[in-house]
Amino acid sequence: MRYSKMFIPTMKEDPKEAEILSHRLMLRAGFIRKLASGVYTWLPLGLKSLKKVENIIRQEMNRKGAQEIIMPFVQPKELWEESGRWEKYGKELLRIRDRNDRELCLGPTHEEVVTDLVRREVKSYRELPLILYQIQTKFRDEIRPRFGVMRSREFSMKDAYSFDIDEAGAEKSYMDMYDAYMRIFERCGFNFKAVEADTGQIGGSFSHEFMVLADTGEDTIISCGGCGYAANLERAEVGFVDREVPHTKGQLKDVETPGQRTVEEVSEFLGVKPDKLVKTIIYNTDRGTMGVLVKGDREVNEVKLRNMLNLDVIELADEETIEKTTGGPLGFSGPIGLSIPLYADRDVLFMEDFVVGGNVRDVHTVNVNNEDFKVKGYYDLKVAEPGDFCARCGGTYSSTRGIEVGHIFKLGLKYSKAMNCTFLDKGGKEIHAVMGCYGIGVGRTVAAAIEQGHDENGMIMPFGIAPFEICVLPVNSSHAESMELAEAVYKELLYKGMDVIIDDRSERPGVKFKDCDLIGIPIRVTIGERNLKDHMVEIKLRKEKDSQKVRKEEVIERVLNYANEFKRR
RNA sequence: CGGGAUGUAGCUCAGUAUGGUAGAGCACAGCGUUCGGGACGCUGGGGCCGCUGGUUCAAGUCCAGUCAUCCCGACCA
Repeated sequence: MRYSKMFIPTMKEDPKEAEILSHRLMLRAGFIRKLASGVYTWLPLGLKSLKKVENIIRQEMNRKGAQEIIMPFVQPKELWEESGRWEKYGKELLRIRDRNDRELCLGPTHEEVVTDLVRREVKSYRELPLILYQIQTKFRDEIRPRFGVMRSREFSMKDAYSFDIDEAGAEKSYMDMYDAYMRIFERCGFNFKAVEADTGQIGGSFSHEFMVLADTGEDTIISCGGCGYAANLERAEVGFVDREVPHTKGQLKDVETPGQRTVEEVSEFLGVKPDKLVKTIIYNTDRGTMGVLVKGDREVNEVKLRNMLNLDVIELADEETIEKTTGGPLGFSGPIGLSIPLYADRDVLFMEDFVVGGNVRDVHTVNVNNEDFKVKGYYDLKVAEPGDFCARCGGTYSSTRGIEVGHIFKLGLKYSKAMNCTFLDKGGKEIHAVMGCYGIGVGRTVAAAIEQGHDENGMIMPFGIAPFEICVLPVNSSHAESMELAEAVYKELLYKGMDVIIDDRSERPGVKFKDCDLIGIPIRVTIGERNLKDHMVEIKLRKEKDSQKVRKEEVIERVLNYANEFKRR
């Protein structure tokens, strides 16, 4: 490709709208342009990267026997009613009407459509297992789109769906996809981690998220240095050390705490550390009002609570409910004498002489012990933090930030039952297919690569997904000898199958260098008058600071060597 | 949906307190000088001052409404 012919609108200044680095750089380097909030055009350069990611995905999916299809972007309401998600999905699902007033939606995901397809076409166990995938545009009407293509409303996603005859088959499919994902993200050049994740509203029994490690990531990953266990923050189990349960020491006593509602206020007022307090959090759920006890300096993990009690709805109780159930106002709730079910985090079991709310305005109770109230049980109910004990090996947790680029779920029978997707087994019995679903955000993957690879001059794209692999850069395009050699090198590299661009513009050198760095092309071949006098040209790797001179006869070989080295990794 | 902010040239922004002919830098076009890390000079093109209504002799500026965008929060395959 010739730079002079390609549509690459780069920008010198940072666009105001862009908050994080990848977004800024993608705008500046002419990868994307915004059309509306959360809706982007991919320009030639960005599209090249996007396609490279897509192709890596295709190759690895195909390698596992998955087959590519394309399903409709517009989907009828009826299917979504069958699965029950027309009601449940909420405002993220963009609903539209056609001219006949039929209700439709823009597909945010394709479980319904693919399940419908398979139930129509697959009749026998002989046709399974089956994994179908597509790379296609999705629309989710996000509450708050941000970070460019990292969290947009319209976005490209690879989604795959597996259908198996039984649990064992489904697990095999899941593991196949897991392997494929590992290979995909390795080939993208990522520093990433597969972490255990909550299955969320999509349900199902287990799930992994593939997280690209980056400080700007929206997700928190908890991981154990000891055994390698890693999980999404909302999922991470917290271990504990079994200690002797202490016995009552101090004298239970109410104290005046006028106006002191928060943990900080109370602990300061009474002169005790927050970890000597126990918070009583009141929740409204689909199974009634309940209370959760947690140490003062920790937070309740609502996902754990929901999973443990198998709840659908959990929300913090309003003040009215709190006063009705505890007798006291918000900020003064405590477990003593409450009639609602109470669940406590395990931390509480090992505490003694702690402080709780008095269930009366401006009163807290001190020297409280576990004998003073009744709970349904002690469970792991808090949000994990660095420094906590690992639930698997007792090691110590640390936390990092990550960008979720892939997510795999074992769905089980959720959709096949709801939509009656069945086939006949060996014995002629009708049974439901066991399903899995597997997503990768393609655009987000490109953004994540930039988030992970950049410096003050611009992107440092991994070789496998950079828009070009090599840039041939003649310093002075009006110098005939330079141009001649540049053209020759360019054509030879093309012939060798490399993805190469020649910067044939009559721009000043500085402009060319800056653009080349901004775009993040991994290998640059600089051809200038000065070095040419000594029959030398320059090779510079984007990720390295210094360039090296090589004899012009050797340049092709040297470049190909670098390319091979990049590919091998 | 709650809180905060911003809409003026393609981009970054000034001008708005005190109403009086629309500005700068970058980008763009022409000419000249430059030419190994985003050059310089001269000339030029480019504006529904987000939109609608109001106040006024006069509105980018004041008032009301509305739309859009961004940030924080709640939410999230």
